[in-house]
Amino acid sequence: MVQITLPDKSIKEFPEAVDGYEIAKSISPRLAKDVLSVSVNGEVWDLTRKITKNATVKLHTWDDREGKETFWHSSAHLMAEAIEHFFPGTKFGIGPTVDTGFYYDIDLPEGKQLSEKDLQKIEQKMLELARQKNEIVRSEISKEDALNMFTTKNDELKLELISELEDGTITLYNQGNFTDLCRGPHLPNTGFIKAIKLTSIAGAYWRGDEHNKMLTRVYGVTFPKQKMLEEYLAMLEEAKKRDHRKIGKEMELFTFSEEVGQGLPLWLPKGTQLRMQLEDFLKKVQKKYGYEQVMTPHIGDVRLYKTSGHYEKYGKDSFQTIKTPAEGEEYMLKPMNCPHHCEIYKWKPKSYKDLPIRMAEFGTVYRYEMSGELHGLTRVRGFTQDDAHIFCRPDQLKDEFKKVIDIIFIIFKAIDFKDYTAQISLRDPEKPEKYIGSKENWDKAEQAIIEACEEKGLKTVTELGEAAFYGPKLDFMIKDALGRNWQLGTIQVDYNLPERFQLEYIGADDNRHRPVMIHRAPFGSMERFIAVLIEHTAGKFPLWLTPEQAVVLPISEKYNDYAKKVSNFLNISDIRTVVDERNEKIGRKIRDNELKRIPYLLIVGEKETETETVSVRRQGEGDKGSMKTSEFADFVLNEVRDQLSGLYN
RNA sequence: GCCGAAUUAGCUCAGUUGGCCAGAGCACGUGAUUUGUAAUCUCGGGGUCGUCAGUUCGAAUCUGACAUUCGGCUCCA
Repeated sequence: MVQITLPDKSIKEFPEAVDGYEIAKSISPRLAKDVLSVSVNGEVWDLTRKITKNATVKLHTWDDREGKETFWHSSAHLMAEAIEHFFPGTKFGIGPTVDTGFYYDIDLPEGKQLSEKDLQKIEQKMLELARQKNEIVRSEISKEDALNMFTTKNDELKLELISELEDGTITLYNQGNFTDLCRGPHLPNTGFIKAIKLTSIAGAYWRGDEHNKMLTRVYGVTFPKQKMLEEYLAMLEEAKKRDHRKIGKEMELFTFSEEVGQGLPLWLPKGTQLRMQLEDFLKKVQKKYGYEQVMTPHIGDVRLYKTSGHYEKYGKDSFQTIKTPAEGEEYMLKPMNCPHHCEIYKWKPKSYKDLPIRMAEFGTVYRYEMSGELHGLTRVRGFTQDDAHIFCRPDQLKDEFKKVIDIIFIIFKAIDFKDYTAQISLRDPEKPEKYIGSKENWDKAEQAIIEACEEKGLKTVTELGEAAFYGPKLDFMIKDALGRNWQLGTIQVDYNLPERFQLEYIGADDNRHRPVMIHRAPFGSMERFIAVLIEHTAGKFPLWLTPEQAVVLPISEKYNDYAKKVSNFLNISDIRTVVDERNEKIGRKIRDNELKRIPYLLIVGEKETETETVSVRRQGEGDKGSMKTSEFADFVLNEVRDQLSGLYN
């Protein structure tokens, strides 16, 4: 008799050992069809592995992570089998799953190379093997047998893996003519895999270590239904269309120049307009929350970074110091703004009554990123943080933290980011030596963050061991229109820098005390944020942000004067407007300006000139009829005010 | 930085096994037209084919080095 406890706490009894599939079948035929793997007392098992003792069981389908992982793991094996078919003698490293799909690191036989063209061939073979519905069979073998087996295959990669395993825990999986060392679990047979796409080939070091051999990594993704693959490919296509590098070029927002250097973005006028709009907005919000703007230079004496500790930790891997010619003083391009801000804090003695001090700066910083790492605006060597440092008393920490969360919400609302998650990063309790500062301070800081999040009603996930060495933090991840996650804003508590810079304030008790610092950047960096904004909106920015809000389109050159009059009036009313004076037909002007993603197109001809009106077209919505120019201005200003309501109440 | 791929006009891309002055569309300039809700017509200018070497009678095309970009690896205060 075996008792199986299901997630809803109900208990099913079976007369003898039972496997996951049989349990699913006993619940519903539908589930039996969909089930992919099963967790037995928290460990994921093959569906066909017999459960001999009482256990708590959860069945996994495509809809949960474990189900997908099982599916993709078996897909990796299927790919390996197909590759071995075309390239006998290939050595196989590891073949794990990733967020979307899987990869396998392989070492092809001497002189062989895999190209993109081979992928289709391999996909075909995989489909052929999948259709054979080959059973995937698990077997346990001794370490010695495993070593012998892979010695025969001459696969030193697997031998290295086996040598690190404990005897008695080694399992093999076999399907068709292919056997692989694997912990599992796997699908019952290859027939579950219906749709296959091998996505790319890349080089990867064996076990991620650059001293090791470079292997060939083949990425792929598979699905239980052809339709799912089609949807996935359509999503990739859409992502390509929304790529911020492409849209940035089309909309003339930013560019790069080899002469200036890689990873150093140049902001074009329209991109600058967009960025200033964001900066002005945040400055207003910050002003409301009691921040003060400061400005600091782009370089700082190397001693500053020795004091902060950054030189010791990152000096070797950053841009090297700049020396003055006559005196030989050493300066660093600033990799962050906080040391400068600490010096501003110190310029005058502080009383407990002065705190909190909230010091904000759009500070441009320079970090050396390896050339292969650079990517559009999301990974650059020079970027501007919407940085601020809050110096406060320990008893003010929680309140200050909550206020920062408020600011981040105001921004998310203005930008229309609805889907976010917040991650609280705490210490790894096992490794106290990794962190600086007293246990009491850490306890208090972590508590403050957790409580602040609770009181603000944030949905959070908590990760142990993800804290910075100097303090715990809260990071905001947003999900964009295509469901991709991006890390944006961050709030970090810091006990380290106040210590290193010996920051103090005089307390009510007339003694010296140490303030706590909060680092925070709601956008993260302007560059990265704008990249995400572009991909989220596909370049159709909220009205308040977009560089050009309206374009006036005269029907013919005869009405250019009236068009300019309209445009001047709107510009004076704070609506960014230009005139399309080209000698083109109206259909052409509409088309071109729609494609430029201009929110409002204002058509003016004889009728409008006579009645002081404009004929309004909203981007993507077509003709909206005509109205007085002044009415249109009010209408637009209201729309902007609605979008920014968070700022005004 | 490492592995792989790419680089042709401002942009998007053609360019067959090395062989006449290297092509197209868009953009730009010009002339005509004076237009009513997603592409009017005419003519024209523009490229040392990423850079530098090499092979060859001859190189956008073959080889090498370098630069940049892309996809990964690694790293990320």
